[in-house]
Amino acid sequence: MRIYNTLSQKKEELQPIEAGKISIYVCGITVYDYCHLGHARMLVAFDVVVRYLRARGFEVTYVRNITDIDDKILARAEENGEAFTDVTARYIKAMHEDERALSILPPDQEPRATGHIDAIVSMIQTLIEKDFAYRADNGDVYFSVTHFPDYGKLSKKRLDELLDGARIEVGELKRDPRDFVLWKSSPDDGVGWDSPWGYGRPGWHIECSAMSTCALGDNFDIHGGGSDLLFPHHENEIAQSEAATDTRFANLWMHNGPLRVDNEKMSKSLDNFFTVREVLKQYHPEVVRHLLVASHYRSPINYSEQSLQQSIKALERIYLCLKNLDVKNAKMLANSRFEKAFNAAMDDDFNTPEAFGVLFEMVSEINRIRDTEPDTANQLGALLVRLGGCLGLLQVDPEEFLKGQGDGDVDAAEIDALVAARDQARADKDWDKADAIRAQLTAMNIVVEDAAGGSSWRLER
RNA sequence: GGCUGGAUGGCAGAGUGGUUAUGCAGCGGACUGCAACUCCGUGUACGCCGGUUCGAUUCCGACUCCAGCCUCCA
Repeated sequence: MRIYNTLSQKKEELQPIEAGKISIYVCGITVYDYCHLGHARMLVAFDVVVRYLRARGFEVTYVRNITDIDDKILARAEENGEAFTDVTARYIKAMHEDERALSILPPDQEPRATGHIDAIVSMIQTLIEKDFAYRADNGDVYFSVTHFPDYGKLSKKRLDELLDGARIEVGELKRDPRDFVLWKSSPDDGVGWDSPWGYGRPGWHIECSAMSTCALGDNFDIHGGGSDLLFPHHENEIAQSEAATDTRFANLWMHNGPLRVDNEKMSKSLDNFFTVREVLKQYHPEVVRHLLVASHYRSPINYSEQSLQQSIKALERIYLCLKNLDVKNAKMLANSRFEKAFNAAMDDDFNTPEAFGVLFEMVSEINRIRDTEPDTANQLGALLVRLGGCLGLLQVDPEEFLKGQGDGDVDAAEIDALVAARDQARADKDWDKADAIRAQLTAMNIVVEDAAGGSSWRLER
């Protein structure tokens, strides 16, 4: 297994701290709105990492946090005139719904910032004691960036260069403009917790340092997140954790690429985002997943109707192949060259596009031999479904995929009746009638396919 | 401006110092009452300019353009 490590900027052989076990911490979502496709991209990217590592026999502990205290959450609560905990509860529930819809496996642990205030306070305390942090006059606590010599090692930034762009705060609470906040003082009537430095709430970066350490210890295998978190968030996490523990933090840093719209990053701040639930109203979840997995996890993906259409076509090809197989009763193939090729692709930094290439080669092979070697075809089909499962795909019944989601947008009984009527007309060699019925079905977005054993139909998406 | 990554056929998207994925679309053929599905055949693409090399899309250097981060952001 080779994984590209952002820290060293090269692919590295995965060497678990504990043999056969992998611990992963991924920065999750700040819950103040519905998840958009950019969030889905991150969730799916690491879902694939976890699924594949498990498929390869690793015992994975997957931790993904929830940031449930933050300025934006408080602003949203203020806006709505509700408690911030109501805001977070609502969007956490929505996030879980979106995850289930996209077949994103739940993490083993899902720590929340508000549940780790003690750990956060104690880590800040340690940092102050070790002279990596200081309390400002108003009760804020800041991290002294210049006291941590390795600062910038992840994002390849140099402290003197950071100074150029750094803004000087008007109040001048920081000793150095590059310092970042660990603890923010809050007004007495605001949201906050008591601390040695006064009433307040944690800064964003320290939350992840504290939560990851609580869940996985000072040193763990993989830390992941979106590439937009590389600086300052992950850089600051390293500074805090390594300063506090004197131990190497994460061994490997993985960053997924952005999702773009019209060549710009999809984000809340640019207001160009599509929510997961919005997109799932129009597209089957596996179509959305395919779009997200068909490109390498580090590359940007451009979102468009056209790319979704291409994902539909790709999945249709596989499901049309699977439809004609008896996969359930097939014996699982061992040592297939396809499985080896699939694993080789995935072993190389989770090269999902190349892995897909293998899946499609299997489809071609199955279609070629189905009539002459049905047993082998069925076995390959079973393998195809199993390998697809590593990507979280090919897990629905082919009929279900091809005929729609069964959410009432097509009346299956009515279509079955029309198809049967057409079959009768064909048996009577009444081609005009048969074609008229097909035209009627086409108008309903239905494609009919004649086969030896009778006609079948599918939804034209 | 600094840092990081990228530029591949009509589109999407891997990869490789010489054998040049994969999906969609296209073209020719088979199958079909006609289609659809499927199969067979078919397209020699790698931003620009130099260099290294017997040979570079792949390695090195310059250039142009694009994106991300440098401020909250998956």
